[in-house]
Amino acid sequence: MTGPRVRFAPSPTGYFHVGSARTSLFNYLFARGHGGTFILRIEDTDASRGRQEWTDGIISAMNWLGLTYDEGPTFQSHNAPRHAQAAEALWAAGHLYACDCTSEVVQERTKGNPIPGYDGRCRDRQLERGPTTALRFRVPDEGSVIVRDQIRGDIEFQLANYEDFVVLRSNGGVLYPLANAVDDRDAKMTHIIRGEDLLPTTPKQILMWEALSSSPDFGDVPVPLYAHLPLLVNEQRKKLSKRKDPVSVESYRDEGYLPQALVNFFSLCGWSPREGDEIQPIENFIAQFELSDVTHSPAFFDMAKMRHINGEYVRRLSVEEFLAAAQPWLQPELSEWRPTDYETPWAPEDFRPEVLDVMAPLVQERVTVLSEVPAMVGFFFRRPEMSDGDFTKTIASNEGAKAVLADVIAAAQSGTNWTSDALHALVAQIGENHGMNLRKSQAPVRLAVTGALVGPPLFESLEVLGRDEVVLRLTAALERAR
RNA sequence: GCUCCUAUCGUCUAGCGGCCUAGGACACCGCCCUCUCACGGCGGCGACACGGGUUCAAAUCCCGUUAGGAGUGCCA
Repeated sequence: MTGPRVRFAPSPTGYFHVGSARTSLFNYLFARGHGGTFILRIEDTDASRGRQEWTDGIISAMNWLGLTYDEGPTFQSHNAPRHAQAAEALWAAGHLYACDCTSEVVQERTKGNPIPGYDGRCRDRQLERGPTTALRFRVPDEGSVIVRDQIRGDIEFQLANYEDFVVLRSNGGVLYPLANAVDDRDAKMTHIIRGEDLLPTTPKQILMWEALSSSPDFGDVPVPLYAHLPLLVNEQRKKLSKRKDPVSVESYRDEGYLPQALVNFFSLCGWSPREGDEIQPIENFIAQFELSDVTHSPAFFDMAKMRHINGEYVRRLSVEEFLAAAQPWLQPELSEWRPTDYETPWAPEDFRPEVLDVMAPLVQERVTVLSEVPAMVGFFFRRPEMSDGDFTKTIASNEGAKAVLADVIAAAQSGTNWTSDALHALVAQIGENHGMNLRKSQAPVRLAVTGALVGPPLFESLEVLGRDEVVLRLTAALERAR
């Protein structure tokens, strides 16, 4: 394979963040559209933070979204010996020096300094390496590093603004800038596509990348091209926050978002197709995706738009696909996964799948996320509870409404045709008899039978629910009104 | 503070010197369709942050200002 090599390198610090999903997706789009290789690498060097379940979560969320990778997952922690070797090579070449300043001490000492960060105290102290010394990278005092960013163009950073950063902890643990550079080099990455928040640390990685090039154990690997994606921000224009914003992909799955819809929406976070509609199959996006078309400015994570796109995808499903997608909310006990903390609003044994034969298409065009399905069909499997407010306003205080109910009950009991068309005509006629148009006359029937003033089409619902049950519910409502 | 990034309708964006009295989408508002709610259709509202240049011509190029944001850990 001679195409580009890219990777998605999340650190397992929690659930799968939508920002990570977007980064992962853009790597995927780029690789798939350019005959490249997409690699998943788990950056778990900070052992105190990583957890197996978080890693599993990332992998299963990527599978769910359909972001398939070609190599991996590899684990950064498994490369510890290689990282140590890199540190040795850098040490041997004089790029590193030992430092016994703890971060607290450095902070205290440099508090009023015009240039923040480490002040280079140990640079020339020739300290021995020991259990209390970290290894710092000797950043040149002059010169600059140019980051070749495929989205923003070349960006020049003056080295004078960079402190001598730590590369190896005093406890021997390797730090991100080194581990990252080593792994990317060894994996021959050609493009690094990641969030804009990493842009300021890029010069450090380039510095190490180049420093390693003179070591025979590492060899001369060309510095990759970069692409720093615009941040995803909330309505306050701040980077999406784990604490304040709903950012987990899993939570959107629980709400009933379709993976294809999410992928489509994420694609639009910082990029838009040159050709055609905003809503297109991912194959079209793969064919069109270019890093140079990625936007420079932060993208608002617009959940209203995300909902719209999901509704669009829901409606484009075939009825069979829709039912399959909605199964976790309809019959969670039969599904391979169920939304977390979800229970059907009806007793599972009361569920009747045949109701959906008629109702599914009618429900499908009325929901935007799948979690709205149960509320829309709940009255088929459970007697409705209507609010006092609705009941009083629509039935109890309305003589015409009560008359309509009584007449519908009478007609039902005298054997009127029980088809949606016949019921439609019946309620219209009864309403007319009492001086009400259908808009008015259907309301009490709807409320009495479904428990709500809005819902799927009424007459189909009556037909499916059946004559006896409808009479029962209408009678109950009428008696409650007396 | 310092470094870097960014700046077109409320939001996401198209625009890469003349096709722009700035196009599309979401949201919002109206009308139509209609048994409710949706869907769908039609229409409306609504933007080039500001100031200098360059040019015959700038939303588009350059500089500055302002405003946002990110980074500034022995986190990633």
